[in-house]
Amino acid sequence: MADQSQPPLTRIQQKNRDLILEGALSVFSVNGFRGATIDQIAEAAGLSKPNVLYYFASKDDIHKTLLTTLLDMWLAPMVRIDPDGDPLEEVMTYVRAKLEMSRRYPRESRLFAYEILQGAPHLTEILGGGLRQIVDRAAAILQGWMDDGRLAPVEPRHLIFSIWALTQHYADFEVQVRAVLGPGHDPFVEAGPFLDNLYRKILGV
Amino acid sequence: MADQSQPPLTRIQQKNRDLILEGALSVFSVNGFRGATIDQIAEAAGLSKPNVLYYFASKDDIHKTLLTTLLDMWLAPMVRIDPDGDPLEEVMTYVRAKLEMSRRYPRESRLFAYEILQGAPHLTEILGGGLRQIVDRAAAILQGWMDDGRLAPVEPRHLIFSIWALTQHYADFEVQVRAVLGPGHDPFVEAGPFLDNLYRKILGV
DNA sequence: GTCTATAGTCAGATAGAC
DNA sequence: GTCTATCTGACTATAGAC
Repeated sequence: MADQSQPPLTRIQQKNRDLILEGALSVFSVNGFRGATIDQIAEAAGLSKPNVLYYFASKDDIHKTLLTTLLDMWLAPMVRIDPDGDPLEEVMTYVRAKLEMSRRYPRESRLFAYEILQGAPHLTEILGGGLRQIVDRAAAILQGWMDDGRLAPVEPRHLIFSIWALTQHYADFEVQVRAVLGPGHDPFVEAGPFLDNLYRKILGV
Repeated sequence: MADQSQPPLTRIQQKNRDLILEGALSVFSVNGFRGATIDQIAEAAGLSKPNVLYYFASKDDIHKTLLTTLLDMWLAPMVRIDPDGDPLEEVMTYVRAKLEMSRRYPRESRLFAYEILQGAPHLTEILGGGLRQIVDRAAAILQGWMDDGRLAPVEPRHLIFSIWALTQHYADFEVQVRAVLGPGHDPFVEAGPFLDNLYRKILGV
């Protein structure tokens, strides 16, 4: 998963790669992989098209690099669930972290949504491998808490799906949410207490 | 919203249009609008590419027709919420209907997901118009029940978002759900009692 | 390392025979 | 109504000058 002993990058190389990935994130997250063009990415990065392809072998290469780079950050909050912490507080902390990520990083959320919708062509091995292990660990912790009577019993994996679905919905379906709520509403601010109440009621003993 | 007094279609016209829309649904729901090609649609429909374009003016036309045709069906369960019914049962019926739609019509779910992700270029007026009215009506009914103490008080629109998010997640992110659960699980079967329990706990008085 | 120019490919849409 | 053939534009990727 880590660097395969790449030659070290010069400062300018690092900076341009970062510019390209940043621009590509904006473009891919709006139109998806097929909807994005290298021209748009180059424009967003402030570089010429051939120069983009000097740093990355292909459009596919950019996309794959983005996905794998961002996956760790995306899963970090779940890894931080502490088996020795207070059960309800650990879950609430995870929910809040996930909602905050949807608020701050909607582009990343949409990037992953596009990838999963398409059948996760670039992430298949990770879905059944690393991701599954991380979820298994979290599910085991939750199950232990439920067995000890410290959380109300629910299917732990579906509980996790519910957290993903409810928090990412505000990023992925933001247009719809805003259209329904109308002006003068901040979906993310309103979602905070709503989700807080929801998970306290489901998991409280 | 209804037919604009089109000339009547012959039986063969109707059949071919249906074939095209059925094939296009399969293609668009996998790859999104930009990822789909007319060739793929023609192949799925069992027709030649020019013949597809004989029945529809453009790829965009097919897509727009699909979306508007399916929107009514998609929103039907919410329209059926009955203000004179039993509050909790009305909500549970809606949740079950929505989950059943995700199970039976995952392609439709993904088609809408792609459209919203892209910023709903074909649905903007509907999102702020018809959809909003339907949601407003449902939210008013829910709010009334909460005011009468027949449902636990929660923000009604976010309650509706939660139902959309939780049920559609099983269709839109099906690959991920299956990868995490592993073989031998039926996500939709397991989701039924999970969501049942969840909404009873949130809304029970 | 970065650019201009362009090769090669693919997809949307049309023309015209049958 | 349906087909083959084709036009046109857009896009990825490369070649080669600087």
